[in-house]
Amino acid sequence: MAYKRPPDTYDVLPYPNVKEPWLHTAKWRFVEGVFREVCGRYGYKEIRTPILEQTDLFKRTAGETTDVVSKEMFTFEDRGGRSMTMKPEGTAPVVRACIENGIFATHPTPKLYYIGQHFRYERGQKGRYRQHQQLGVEVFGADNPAIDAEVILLAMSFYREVGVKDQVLRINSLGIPESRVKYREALRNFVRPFLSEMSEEGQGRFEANPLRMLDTKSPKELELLSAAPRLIDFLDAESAEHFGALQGYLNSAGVPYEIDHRLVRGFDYYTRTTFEIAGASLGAQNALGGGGRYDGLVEACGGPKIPGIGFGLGMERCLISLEAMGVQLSIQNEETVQVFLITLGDASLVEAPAVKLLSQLREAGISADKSYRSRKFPQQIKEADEAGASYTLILGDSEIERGVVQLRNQKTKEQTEINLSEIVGEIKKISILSKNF
RNA sequence: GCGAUUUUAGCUCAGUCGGUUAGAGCGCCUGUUUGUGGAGCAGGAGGUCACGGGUUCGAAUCCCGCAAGUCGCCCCA
Repeated sequence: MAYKRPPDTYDVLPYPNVKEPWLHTAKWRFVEGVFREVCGRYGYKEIRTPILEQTDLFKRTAGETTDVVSKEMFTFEDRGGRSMTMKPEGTAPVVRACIENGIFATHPTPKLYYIGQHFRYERGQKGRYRQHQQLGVEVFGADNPAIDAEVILLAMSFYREVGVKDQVLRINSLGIPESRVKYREALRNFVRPFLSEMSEEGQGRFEANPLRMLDTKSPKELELLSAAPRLIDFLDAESAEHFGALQGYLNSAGVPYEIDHRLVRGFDYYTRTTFEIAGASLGAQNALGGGGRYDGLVEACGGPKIPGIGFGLGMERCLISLEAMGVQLSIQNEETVQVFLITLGDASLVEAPAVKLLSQLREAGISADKSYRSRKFPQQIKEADEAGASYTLILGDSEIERGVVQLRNQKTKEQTEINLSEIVGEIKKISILSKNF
């Protein structure tokens, strides 16, 4: 085998895959379709940004000390000597695009969604790849906690409609930068007496990014941190009110959630609300999606002082989770053909009319196909079934002589003879009348 | 970056204690006397046993190395 795909990437094929059934194009289209539909219903519009950005955009927004920026970016120098990075996350590019296109001047509260490929240079494992399809939304210009609730409700709607049953919503509030400075100091003071008992990783975070110490999975560190001060006790009055209002909205909408005091997310730009949605059956990587508020991000990118909130979810984890739960997706198989043309007899006589008929059907909006392997009748019938055809058209020497074609219902095997000049109209009629055509 | 584990036909996998020419199912191809279900029957193609060394009379099998896949650590989606 000469070439292999890059490490920790995957191919999505239009054919069933025994080992990895989620790598099937039809399933991807289904999930994307649900996401688009839900976003549209919530009033969100699609934005597409380049796959590359200036490296600095991510360094400045996500934070130099974050894992993503410090060790997981696909960064290279282009031919003009500029440092470029394949986007590791979706929010900063959207912010950049909105500022650059003057969106905020004409749209007070843009509500946007995107579907795109994101890249992180990590070692793969279940549900984690170097190239990953992320679906996300961003809202700008609203600090009303009702919009926090809307974004969360949109995410929950999506998961419910796509078929994920057991999603768990966890929320937290990080407050504003000023209150976080106080909290950071309190957390340091709490940890300092037993700093030497923390892992190397934890000790590193003590200096660089104390909040991330909370993110540990080590049972020992969880024990040590169990009595640590909590973020919500340090919130400024407004943030506390904001967080309380959000909870009220979630309650009245009937959305169950839990407050997770150690939910701090991976990027430095988050303020106030953060949330994560987790699912079962994903192995170690059980976060289906997450997001939060980023009130200072637009300004930090050189735009106006405008608040924002968003979330992103992973296509791979969504599909793997659905598969693990045994959910049957209502997939429209776009490869299914409506009419299959069977040709018989002398090819020099039959092929030309067949090519013409096939083209006429397709021009008329009927999906149609034929065998290109000059096979015998039974084999062509089989091929028609494999193509999923509801009807076959039979065109042989004797039909050509009489200017007709046989229309055969594949289910009932009923067969009627129809004039070649009328067949396209006839099939068009059937396709309109018949639901399961 | 680290650890565990796997690698034999297009796919899913057997392969015993190291012993003849490397096996199955599915898929693919051909035929089944040539225009109506071929999902039946008969046959066929397809392998550098990931790759490189070593031990041995003899290696898919044992040893060393290396590559890729998978899962996990860290972190995230």
